[in-house]
Order: sequence, then structure tokens, then C-alpha cells
Amino acid sequence: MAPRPASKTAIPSDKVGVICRALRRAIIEQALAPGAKLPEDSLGERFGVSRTIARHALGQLAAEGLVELRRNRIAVVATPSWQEARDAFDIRIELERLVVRQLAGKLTKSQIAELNAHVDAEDRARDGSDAVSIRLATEFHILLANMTNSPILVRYVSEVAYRCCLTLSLYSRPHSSECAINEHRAIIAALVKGDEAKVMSLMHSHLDSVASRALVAPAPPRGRDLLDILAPYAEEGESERLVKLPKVVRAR
Amino acid sequence: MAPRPASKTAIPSDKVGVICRALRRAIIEQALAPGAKLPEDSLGERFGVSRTIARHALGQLAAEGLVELRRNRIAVVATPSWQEARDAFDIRIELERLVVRQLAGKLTKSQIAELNAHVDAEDRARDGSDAVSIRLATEFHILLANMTNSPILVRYVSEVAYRCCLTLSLYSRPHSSECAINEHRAIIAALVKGDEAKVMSLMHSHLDSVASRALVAPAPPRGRDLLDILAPYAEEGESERLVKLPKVVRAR
DNA sequence: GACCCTCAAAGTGCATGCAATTGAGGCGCA
DNA sequence: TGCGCCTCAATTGCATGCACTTTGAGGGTC
Repeated sequence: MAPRPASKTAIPSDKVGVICRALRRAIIEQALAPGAKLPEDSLGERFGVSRTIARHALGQLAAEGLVELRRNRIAVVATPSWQEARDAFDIRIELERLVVRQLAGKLTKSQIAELNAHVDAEDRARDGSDAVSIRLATEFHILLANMTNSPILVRYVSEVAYRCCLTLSLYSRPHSSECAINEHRAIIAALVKGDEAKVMSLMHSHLDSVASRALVAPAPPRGRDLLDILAPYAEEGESERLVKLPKVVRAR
Repeated sequence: MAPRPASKTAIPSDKVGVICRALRRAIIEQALAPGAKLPEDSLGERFGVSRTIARHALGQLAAEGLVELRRNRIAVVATPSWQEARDAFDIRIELERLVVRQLAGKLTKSQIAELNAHVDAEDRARDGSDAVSIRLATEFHILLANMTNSPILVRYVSEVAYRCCLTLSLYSRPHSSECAINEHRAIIAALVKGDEAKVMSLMHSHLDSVASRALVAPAPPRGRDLLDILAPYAEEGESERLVKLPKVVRAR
């Protein structure tokens, strides 16, 4: 075995998990934009593991919908269609309504404190980069899900929240997020008060407004394949011609 | 609804996918009961691939919650706790309400025919093994999800349905499923009629009744670790003692 | 100048090999 | 007999190697 550089391997390494978490975070902070290439060996080299492990991590992320795997091709950060984005938000709304329904009136003092602290952090980050704001906002929802103590719910909410985050980076215009922060505070308040119906409706309208602020037009383009971008402009029956446009247009 | 481009989520049509599908099916038909061991090399040998591939498949199934992966230990078919089963059903109810909401009044003739044909198949299988009935019932729900043309929704519904199926094999007593079949027919009828509210409530009560028929008592035991079974019987403060019981009791 | 053909470089698909960990049976001891 | 330690086969964790596929750059042709 290759001489391992003094790493404290006494702990269960879980290298795949490490890579997954790193990539997830990079993706939702838009350090890795949709369409970015993720070659196995670069990944392996970057994280000090073999291609085998990098590959395994990519497989997991693909199952979560954050990465697209095509046979014999380099993996890329997923580029969800507008419709998929809309679907993801629809699912998310239902799941998070479930979260707050389970949580209403059941939060402990320390949980409430934790939530408030998180929103405070969101507040402080308002002047920072959009990417960080988006990540914090997403993490607020995941924090909530965690408090349900339902591993399944946590997993689904996290996954779908990450996906939504990814779509935001594709379809969203630069937005101000103050309102979102206030909505988070309102949700906490309703949770504490224990008003189940109220908090479900708050969560619903919160996510709905995030979605509709973000997914304004079904006009996608950024980072997508030129062919896809041009498709809607093709006249009826012209698709054949489009495919054969000169190289420069077909370029990726 | 406008015809949506078919899912491009055909991830790997390769060997990993084949193994995953085979194992999923074996698990929901209870050919592989919860707790059953899944050694990488047996799997590889059985499917004519190397351990690498078998391992990858196990990773995917673990991400779906059908398999439990413990470091340096043989993978086993998952044994969800009673609470996890309940959580899975709760999530499933919300997701499937979403499915029928999207589908109400929008089914094509051929889709309706397909659904009816499936329920007929369920009917015919009523005399067969319980395992097949359960699988067919599950596949009815997945068939519905497929008709939404939302890859994300399909994936989540499938996953959670498989999980529920798995829990049925753990906690359910032998049950008669005629009522379930009739409920399926009622759902189709309401879908055709386009009564959104009605079909959502039908789906809700259908799944709720399946869940409550199945998850009767929070008393689990089959196939679980002895320690877990004995845990509730431990007196306060005795847990320490329990852990140190002689080997024969700790046996798995 | 645009097209097409060829081919090497880059990258994936998968099997295999070796080290590390586990747990089950065997041996000694009370 | 019963309990604990020790050892070894079984099994996983991971890296590496080889074959195959895709990519895209260069050069020849019209």
C-alpha cells in the first residue's frame, strides 16, 4: 500500500462521504456550476483517493440528481430542465409541510434557540455573496427537517432542497433574500406557537414564493447545450437542419 | 398537460442497474428477507461481474434505504424500525397525493387502459402468493407515478414504496388484499372523473388503511437483533447489563 | 474555407490483487 | 461444564492495471 501521509486513520474514514459532502457543498455554492465537468481522476487526485472512490461518490451524487452520468463520458454537474425544477419545488412543498406539521408546538427550547441562531447567521450573511445566502437559506430548511428525527424525511428534504438550490443557480436572477429571512422568522414563530395549519400554510407560501421568484420564465439557457438553447427557435421541421449546423455552432 | 420529453434519467443501463433491479425485486418479494446477508463476492459471482460492480450496486441500494451497509461488515437487507416504517408511510401519503393531484382528469385513454389492465392482473394474482400480490400492488402505485412524467416524483415514489413494501414484510400479518384492489379501482375511477379533491382523499385513506392494517403494533421482532428485541424489557438503568450478557444472548 | 478522415490523448468500465478487519471456532484454564 | 483468549478463514476497503470508447486536433480534399 502506498505510504499514507500521517493521516489520523484511526477513525472510520468514509472517504466516499467526504467527497460527496464536499461536492454537494461546492455545487450549491455554485463553485461548481451546472455543466461543470467532474473527471474521476481529477477528483481522486484532489481528494487523495483512487478513481474507484471518486467514481463511487459520483454514483451517489447521480442518484441524488446532482450529477449526470453518461456512459463513457465525463460526469457533469446536473442541469435540470425548467420543468424538473418546478417538479422539485412541488415535491419540496409537500415534504416541508409535513416537516412543520410534525414540528408544530413540539420544539424544545434549545431547538428554538438553534433555529433563531441560524436565522441570525442568515441575517449577517446578507451582505455577503448570494451563494452563501442561498446555502444558508437551504440549510435552514434542512435544520428543520433534522428536528423531526425522521432519517427518511431528512434525506428526502435535503436531497430535494439541494436540487432546488441547483436550479436556483440556473434560472434565478440575482435576488434579494430579506423577505425569505423574514419568512423564516415567521415560520419559527408559528412553530413555537404550535399553530399547525398556520405554519403549514406559511411554509407553503414561503416555498411557493421562492419558486416563483426564481422560476420566472420557462426560458432556461445558461450553461446548457447550445442545441437545447436553440431548439425553441427552430421553425417547424427545421430541427434536422439545426443538427447539422457548422461546427462552430455545435461546439460545446 | 403538454407532452413532456421522456426522462433522460436512464442513468446506467449497465450491470449495476441490472443488479439493483434484481435485488430490489427480490427484496420486495421477500425472497430476500430483512437481515439477509449480501456478500459482495457472492453477488458478483451470481451476476457474473466483479466485486467492484456488486459493491457499487449495494451502495445505490443503501442510498435508497433497502440495504444496510456497515463498515467492514457484510451488507444486509435493511430492517427498518417501526417508527421508520411509519415515517415512510407518512411521506408516501403526501407524495402520492401529489401524484393523483397532477393526474386527475388528465389521463389518456391508453393510460386508463394500462391501469385497468394492471388492476386486473392484481385480481388474477389474488390466489397466488402474498409476495406477488404485494409486489403488484406496489407496482400499481409506481405505474401511477410514472404517468406524471416527473422523473423526480417517480424516483421518490418508487423508493418510498419499496421501503414500505419492505416494512410490510416485517410487520404485517398475512392479510387479504381484496379491499386494496377495490380501492385501486376506485382511485382510477376518480382519476378518470377528474375529481381532484376526491381522488386525493381516496389515495390518502387507501394508503392510511394499508399502513394501519400493516403497522398494527410497535412490537417488531422478526429478524431483528436480539439486543433490540430485549431492549424494551430492560429495567431502567439496566441497559449496561444487557450489553454485557453472555455470548449466547449476544449472538446474531 | 468547409468538410471529412485519421489517430493519439484523455477518460471511463471493469477485474484483480493486496492489506486490514471481523467473527467464529478451537484451545486452555478454572 | 463454562468462560475467555487466540488464531485463521472469510470478507471488506481500496488502489492499480488493462481494454475499450470518446474527444478533438491536424491534415488532406474539394
